[in-house]
Amino acid sequence: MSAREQREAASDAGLSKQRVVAEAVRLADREGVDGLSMRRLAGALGAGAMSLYHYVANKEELLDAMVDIVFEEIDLPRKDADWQSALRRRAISARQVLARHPWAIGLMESRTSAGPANLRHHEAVTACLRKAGFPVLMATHANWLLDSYVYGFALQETSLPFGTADEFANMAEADYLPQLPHDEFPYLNESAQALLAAGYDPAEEFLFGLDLVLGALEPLRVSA
Amino acid sequence: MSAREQREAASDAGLSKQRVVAEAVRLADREGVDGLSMRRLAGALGAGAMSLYHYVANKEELLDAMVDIVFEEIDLPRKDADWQSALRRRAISARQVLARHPWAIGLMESRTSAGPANLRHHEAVTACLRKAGFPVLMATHANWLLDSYVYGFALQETSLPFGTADEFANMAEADYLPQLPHDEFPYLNESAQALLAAGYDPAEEFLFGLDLVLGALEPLRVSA
DNA sequence: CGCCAACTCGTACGCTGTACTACGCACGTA
DNA sequence: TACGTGCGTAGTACAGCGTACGAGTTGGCG
Repeated sequence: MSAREQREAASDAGLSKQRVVAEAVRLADREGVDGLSMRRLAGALGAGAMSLYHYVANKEELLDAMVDIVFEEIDLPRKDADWQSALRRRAISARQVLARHPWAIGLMESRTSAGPANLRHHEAVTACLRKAGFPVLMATHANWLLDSYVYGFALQETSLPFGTADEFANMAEADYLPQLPHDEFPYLNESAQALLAAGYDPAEEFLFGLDLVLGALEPLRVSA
Repeated sequence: MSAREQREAASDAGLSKQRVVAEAVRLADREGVDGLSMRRLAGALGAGAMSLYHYVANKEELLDAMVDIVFEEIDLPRKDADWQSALRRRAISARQVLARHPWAIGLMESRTSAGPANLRHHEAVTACLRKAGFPVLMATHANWLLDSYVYGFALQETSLPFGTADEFANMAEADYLPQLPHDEFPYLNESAQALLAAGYDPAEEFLFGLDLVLGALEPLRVSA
């Protein structure tokens, strides 16, 4: 079999860093980040394990590239909207994307260098804040605050054993509540009951904090 | 060598789940979570690798226990203070602890069940909020918001390549600024310059968002 | 034609988590 | 005192990991 034929057989056309990273993301979505090994990834691409190393220097670089691809999926803030709508939209998009790729949030911890997509986002958000009238240092504060909230929320969300209100209802009654003795955890019981009655939706929960934060930032603008 | 003598030689006295997990935390702090293997941990304890499996069912359980030990280090909210001071104090403590054990934040992502220390914290914080006059569902919202901010901030902090203002100054001039072309990232350049001039301290940065969030929650209490 | 750069991959090494097994000591009982 | 019994310990083994090394094949260029 010729190298060209092998390349053709590689699932589609030929390998490339893009294809390698994209398939790695798909694999991590499907099997979790622990299920992502160079051999399995190569298998999914119809290639030998060592072939991957012509497109990524090592697994670390692969993980970096995966994280950056995820950042590319997040909507940039729109330039025509007012700052609150623009950043609100972006934050919602970020939460959705991070919920789609739960492994990404855990991967960020170990990576120290921001990828290009990450930089572009920071630039765009900072621009949005500055144009809205936030002083330089205040814009930095706002950036930290907003990103902290988004990432932290996504982190908590991935460590929930359920994703929707219905799943929560089933799980709460079956597993969660019984392991919380009323006398030791009265308040947790109270809120679990209340959540059960009210229905629980992560997306709504996210909006509460997001809007509260955006509203609290509003008066810190300097122009108008 | 007798089993008892072996136990004595195991660094100190005898193995126990506590000692195993504590040493694992120390090892992870020193070498990072990737440097933590059952063999290395056993070596640090003066034991054979397989001996550890009498105290933890598998590595997953070890990691769970490590995360919970970290939560134990975080100060519980004081019951005698007003709600803002109590939760402010707790949040500050949490950030410090998570900065001390950077691997913990990345570990939380994959763990679905909250450990006992985690539950105790949730209970105490919820109690604090309810006693301060937040309605049940509002207390849940506040809980999510505060935890999201703390975890998200810690997550961002661990992925910074520096820890103090001085390190930031050195690093910014040497590595960060040169790779940000002025024409592509004008706003990032602006804020990097401003941060450089103003000095940068993660602890202060954390307080800004924390106080903003606490202040925004204040009017949502129902009694007074 | 010869040559080279790009690309692919088989093999091998040292590491990982852990299943299985066997061994030795302390202890309750006779 | 003698003897099971059971618990704590660890040696060995296995499948799988990331990846260094080097050999193989190819298409394109002088």
